[in-house]
Amino acid sequence: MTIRIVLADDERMVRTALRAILAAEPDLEVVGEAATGAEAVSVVRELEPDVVLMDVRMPEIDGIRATEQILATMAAPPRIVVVTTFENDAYVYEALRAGASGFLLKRADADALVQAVRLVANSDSLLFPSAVRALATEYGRAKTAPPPWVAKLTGRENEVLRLMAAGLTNAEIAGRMGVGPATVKSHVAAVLAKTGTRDRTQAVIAAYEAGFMKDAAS
Amino acid sequence: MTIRIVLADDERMVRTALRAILAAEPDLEVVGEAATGAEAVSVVRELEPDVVLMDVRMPEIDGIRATEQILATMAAPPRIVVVTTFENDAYVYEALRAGASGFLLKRADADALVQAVRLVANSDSLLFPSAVRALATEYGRAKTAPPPWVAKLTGRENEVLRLMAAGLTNAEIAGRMGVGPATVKSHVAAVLAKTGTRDRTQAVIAAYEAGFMKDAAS
DNA sequence: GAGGGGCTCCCCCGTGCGGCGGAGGCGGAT
DNA sequence: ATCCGCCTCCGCCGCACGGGGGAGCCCCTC
Repeated sequence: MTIRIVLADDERMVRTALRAILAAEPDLEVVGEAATGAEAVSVVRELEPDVVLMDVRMPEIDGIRATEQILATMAAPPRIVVVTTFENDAYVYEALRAGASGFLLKRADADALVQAVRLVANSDSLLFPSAVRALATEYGRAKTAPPPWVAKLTGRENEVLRLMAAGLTNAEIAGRMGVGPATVKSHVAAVLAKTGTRDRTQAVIAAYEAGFMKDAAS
Repeated sequence: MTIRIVLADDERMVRTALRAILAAEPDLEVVGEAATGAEAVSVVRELEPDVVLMDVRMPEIDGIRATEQILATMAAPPRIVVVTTFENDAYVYEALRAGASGFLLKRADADALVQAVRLVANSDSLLFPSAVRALATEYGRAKTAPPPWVAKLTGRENEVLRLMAAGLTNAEIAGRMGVGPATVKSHVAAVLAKTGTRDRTQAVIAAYEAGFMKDAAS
């Protein structure tokens, strides 16, 4: 019984390359292709393949959304393998959380590719069990629920909050930003209002809980 | 060229079962076994296999330590696949962080097992790239570097810090703990001293950075 | 029995902080 | 031309906070 595969990637060259590699294997068959996320969803729904090789970065609907939709709407969804160029692509975590069975890099060699496809095709409790999903979920917990107030902060307020969360006093922040202490106080007041907190400590907590500090790492 | 494998598991039955499965494949060869972590290290060092199937839970030295030692001391270390019974085993994260190339469940079927072995044997940039390692590292960051001061906090100080990090004022903390405000001030002062911070905000930051807030979740 | 650490509480003092209200300049949107 | 949002700053006020002391209590260890 051959493994039926659908390729979803916005670049034709990538699809062609993948198809060429997979065609060389007698037990693998590429039954369809898609160039956008939306197309991927409909194609997969129609063809019901065993495995989908899904690019994360695609126009209209990205690979994560497409993955979600496929898994949510199909009775017997295929295994979805996310394809990416950069191994630290943040989207990869999102994709795993969305339910992807695995991911692989575009620079992977042909041999590894076909083995990966075979592997995910007939194993659901193997290399990517829910443990990895839990890992990804844990990792991006903050990102999943980016509190509404984050977007409402102005540039200056954003800076101020970051410095607050670095443990600086208003005076220090003023010095660091090259403005007067009174200005900082204004910004702080605005931050407190927008975050719905009453003092700088609570604001800092909110910042951490919101994953606001994830970028600058520690 | 055959793939040379070493099995490390404290249960003989598991080793036998794995050996039986792998022996059926012409391209796979089990060249050695080990029943403890220490034994695994020496056996692997001597035989220089391509792949090691390593149980996480073993007497003396566990699979994580063994993995670390193997990767740290060998010039051309083998790929190490961690074997576990429970997919949410916390040790799995540790193992990935230690440098394991992947993990698989004991209830995995034979087919998946051999494919997994083949996969890790000849691919280093595929299913378990550094991204997963980064994920695991990120996940257990707090566990890896539990700042020295955490242990030095007394019971009360611990409680106080948690409440501080929940955004409470000294008065509120006093009420919550059923003591006087002056007492709370004392504890706060102690916390600031032990954490090396100058105000409650910095203390809260330290608490978050230390993963002090991981338990109560958000 | 003497010491030490943890928990409890007290005083005083200075100040960083946050609330309140106001003001001027500057840019984009209508 | 007008408005509105953002950034900049001012004064005044009250309080929570943190520093520096000290004190009594309990329990455990030495």
